Amino acid sequence: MHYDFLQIENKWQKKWEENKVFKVNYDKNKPKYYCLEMFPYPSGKIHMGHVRNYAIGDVIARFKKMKGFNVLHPMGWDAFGLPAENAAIKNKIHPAKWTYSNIDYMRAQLKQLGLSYDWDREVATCDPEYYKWEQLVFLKMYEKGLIYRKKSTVNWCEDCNTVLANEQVEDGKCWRCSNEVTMKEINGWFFKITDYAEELLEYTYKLEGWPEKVLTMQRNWIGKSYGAEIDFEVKGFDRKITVFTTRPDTLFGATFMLLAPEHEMSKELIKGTSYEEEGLKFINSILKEDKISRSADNKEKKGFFTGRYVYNPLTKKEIPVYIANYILIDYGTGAVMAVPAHDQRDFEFAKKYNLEITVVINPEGQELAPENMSEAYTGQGIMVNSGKFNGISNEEAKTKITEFLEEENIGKKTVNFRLRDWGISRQRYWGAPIPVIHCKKCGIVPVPEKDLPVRLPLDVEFTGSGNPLETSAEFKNVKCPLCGIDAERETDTMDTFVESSWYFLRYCSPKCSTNIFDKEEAEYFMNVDQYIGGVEHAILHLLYARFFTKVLRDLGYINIDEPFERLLTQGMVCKETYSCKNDGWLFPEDVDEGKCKICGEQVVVGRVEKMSKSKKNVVDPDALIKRYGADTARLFSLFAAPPEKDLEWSEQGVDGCYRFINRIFRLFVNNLELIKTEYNAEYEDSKLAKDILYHMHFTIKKVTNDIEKFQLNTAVAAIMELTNNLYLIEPKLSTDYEKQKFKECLINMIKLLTPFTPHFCEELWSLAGGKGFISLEKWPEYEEKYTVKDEITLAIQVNGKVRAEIVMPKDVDKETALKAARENEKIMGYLEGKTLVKEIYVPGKLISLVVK
RNA sequence: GCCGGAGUGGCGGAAUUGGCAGACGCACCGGACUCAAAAUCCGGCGGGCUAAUCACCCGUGGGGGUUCGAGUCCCCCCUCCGGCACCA
Repeated sequence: MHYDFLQIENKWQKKWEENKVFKVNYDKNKPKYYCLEMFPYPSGKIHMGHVRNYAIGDVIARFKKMKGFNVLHPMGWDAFGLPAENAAIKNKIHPAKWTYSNIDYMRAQLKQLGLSYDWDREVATCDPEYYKWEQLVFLKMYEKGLIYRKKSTVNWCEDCNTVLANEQVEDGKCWRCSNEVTMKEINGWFFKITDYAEELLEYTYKLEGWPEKVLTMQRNWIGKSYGAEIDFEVKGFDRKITVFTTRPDTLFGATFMLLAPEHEMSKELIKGTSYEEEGLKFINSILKEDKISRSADNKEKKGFFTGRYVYNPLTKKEIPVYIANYILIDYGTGAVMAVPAHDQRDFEFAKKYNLEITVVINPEGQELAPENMSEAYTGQGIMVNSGKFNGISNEEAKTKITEFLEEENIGKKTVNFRLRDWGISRQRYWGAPIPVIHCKKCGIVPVPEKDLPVRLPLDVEFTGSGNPLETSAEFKNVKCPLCGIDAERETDTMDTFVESSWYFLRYCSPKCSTNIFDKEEAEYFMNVDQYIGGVEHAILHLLYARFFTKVLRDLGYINIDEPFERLLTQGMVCKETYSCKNDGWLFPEDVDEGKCKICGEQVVVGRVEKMSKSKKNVVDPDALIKRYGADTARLFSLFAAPPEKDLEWSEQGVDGCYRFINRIFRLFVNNLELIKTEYNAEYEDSKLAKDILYHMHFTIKKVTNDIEKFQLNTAVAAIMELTNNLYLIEPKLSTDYEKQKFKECLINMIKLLTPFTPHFCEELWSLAGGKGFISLEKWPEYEEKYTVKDEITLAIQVNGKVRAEIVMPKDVDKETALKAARENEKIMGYLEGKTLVKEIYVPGKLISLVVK
C-alpha cells in the first residue's frame, strides 16, 4: 500500500493558499522570527541546490511557527542580470519577458515543494517599483559623498561585454563565463565601501551566529594591515614619493625603491630624459598584459631603472628608483621601499639587478652577512646598521622609528586596507539605471527625486555589441534638470549585487509606496534571525549586504548595524558523473545497467562532484517530484547529510526515505480505528505504557533540540527510530491506557515530522480527525521525567575495559551501584587476587574499577 | 606560502561536559508471507580468532602523550577539500 502523494500534495498546497495559512502581518505584540533563504536568479528552472536550500529554510520557518513565533518567511527574485540579456540577443525575446516567464515557472516549482512562504511579499528586483528605491538611495548616497565617478583601469570581460568588480574576477577569469579578463580604461561609478572597512571588519568579531570560515574569508578580503607611510624625496626633482610599508623597522635597509607601472611618477620621472623611450616601452609592455599572466604564480620579476634616485630619509643615501612589474597600483600607494635583506621578493630583485643588500635585523645570537644569504630573513631579531635604533628588538623599532618619522615630519603611522571601493557601473541594459544626467554646462546632475524611477526603455536593440541603452534615443536624450539644455542620461546600470544588498529589508513591507520600506515594520522584523544560502556568497553578497545596511542606517532609514543574526552556509549537492567514449558526459537517465542508452558503450563512472549542467550529473526536481513527491524530495535532502556539509545524491537513499514515509502511512492507516477512538483511561503503571511514554518524550526532546541546533539529519533519524519502536510496540497493545498513549504518540510524531514532510502530515492529521491545519498546531512539549528510563544499564569497566553490564534503578546511589559491580560474578573474576585501588561512578553511565 | 575545515564499517553519516564507537539510512545476508516474484514484516550485519550469535584480542588517517577511561584533550606528522595569494 502506497500513499497517493500527487493527489495529497496538490490538495494541501491549494488549501494552504486558499486559507492564507502562511500569511504574516506586522504585529508588535507577537514575538517575531525572520527566516530567510537567498533568493534565486530566475534562470529558468530550479535545481537541486535550491531544493536543498529551501527545504532547510522551510523546516526552520515551520518549526518556529509551530513554536508560536510570528514568522516572516519570504521569497522573491534576483531578477536583473546578464543571462536575460544574452537570451534577448540569441532568441530576440525581451529580457523582461524572458525573466517574468521564468519567474512564473519557478514560482510554480517552489509551490510544488510546499514551502511555507508568504507569497504576498514576493518581490522581483527588475520591477521599477523595486528599483526606484535603489535609485533614491543612490541619490542620497551621492549627496552624502558615498559615491563618486572616476576613470580607472577596470577588469573587462570581452564575452560579457562589461566591467567586472574585483570580486567578480576568479583566477583572472570572469566569474560568470570564465572568459579571460582584460584591462580597460573606463569611466565608472564607485561606492565608497572603504569608508566602512573598519566597521565591517570590527563587526566580524561580533557576528557570533556566523560560521568562522565565512568571517575569516571576509577578514582576509578586507585585509587590514598596520604600518607607516613614508615620504622619499627625489634627487634633483621637486617631488616626493610616498610609500606604504608594514615594516618601518627595516627602513635603514631600504636600498632601492619600486614603482608600479601605473604609478603617476613612473612616467613623470623619465619624462624628457634618455630613459624615456625605453621606459615607456617597458611600462606599456606590462600594462598590456592581462590580469592572469601578470599575476601568474611564479612570474619573473622584471624592473626598469628610471635613472632617478631618491634619498633614504634615515640613511640619507641616494637609492635608485625602478619601475617593477610586481608592484600593485591599487594596494598601498603603488610605491614600495625595497628592503632586499628582509623581503624575499626584493631579495630576488636585488640579486637579479645586482643591487645593494643591507642587513638591519639579526636573528637572536646570529650575524647575517649579505654575501652569504640565499634568501631574505623575514623573522624577528635585533636591530643593526640602524643608527640610534641599534640593539633594540625590531618589534620595538617599528614603533620607535615610526614615532621618529612623525617627529621629523617625513612619515606617519597608517592603517591600510586591501578592500577597494565597489565599482558598480555595468555597461548593460538589464539592470537598474543609474539616476544621473550629464550636462555640458552643469556637469553631473542627479535626476530629481520626483522623476524616479528612471525606467528602462523599450525601444532598444539587442545586437550583442556595446551597451543597448546607448541605442535608445528616448532614454538617452533628456533636458538638463538644472539649466534645461540638451543633455545625456547616464547609460550605465548598476551591478546586480546592489539589488540583493537590501531585498531582505524590502520584504518587511514589500508594498510600501512611500519609502524604500516602512521603518517601523522593518525594525520589528529585522534582523534576519536565520539566513541560509550557499557559501559561494561568503564574500561578495554578504559583504555588500552588510555594507548597504550600514549605509541605510547612516542615511537614517533604519536603526540596525548588521542585517543577519545567524548564517548557515549549506553544502553543495553532488553526484557521481557518467560518461562514455562516444557521447561524452551522460545524464543519469541515459545510463542503463552500466551501458550508454545512446550507443550501447560501457559507461565510465566518474568521481562525485557538484551537480552541474555541463557534466550532466544532475537530477531534475520536476522529475523527482513526479516520481516520489515533494515530501520525499525534501526529506532526503534533509536526511542524507548535515545541512552545512556537501550532500551526495543517491537514488537508493531517496527510495529509503520514500519507504519510511510509507511505513508511517501504513502504521497510521492500520491503526485508524484506534486513532479515532476517544479514550479516557486512568493512569496505569504498565511496562508497555511507560515504554511508550519514554519513547514519545525522548523523541520530542531529541527532535526539538536537534532542529534548534540545525542537526536536521539526526532529527529525522530520531523519528525513524521512533517509528521502528512503534512498530514493535503495536502488536503488544492491550489496555485502553496503552492505546491512548500510543495514539498520543502517533499524533505527536506527525507533528514532529510536519516541518519536514508537511503535505503528508496534513493528510494524516485530517485522517485522524484533526481540525484545521497541522501546520498551525502547537509544537509538542516533553516532560523531562519521561525522557529517562526507569532502569538504566551501567557498564562496568576494569582497568578501562568494559567487562560487564548491570541493570539498576535510574536513581541508584553510588555505593549501591559499586557494591553491585564488585559482587558481579564476572567482575569478581577480574578482581580476584588483585587490589582495588580506585572506584569511579559516572551516574547513569558506568562504573570504573582500577585494580593492581 | 598563508588562513580555515575535515579524515570514523562496503557507502552516506551518529556519538552532552572525555564515559559501552558505529544511532538512523543505504547496500548485503537470513527468515516469515506467497504457487512464485515484487511489496511488506521480523532478524543479522567493523575486523580477527572460533564449531559458536561463549570468551578473548584489534579497531575512529599515522606516531607519541595526559587520564581509571580518548573519535573527543595536548604535541609531532600524513592526506584531502575550501578560500586567499607577488598585499610591500
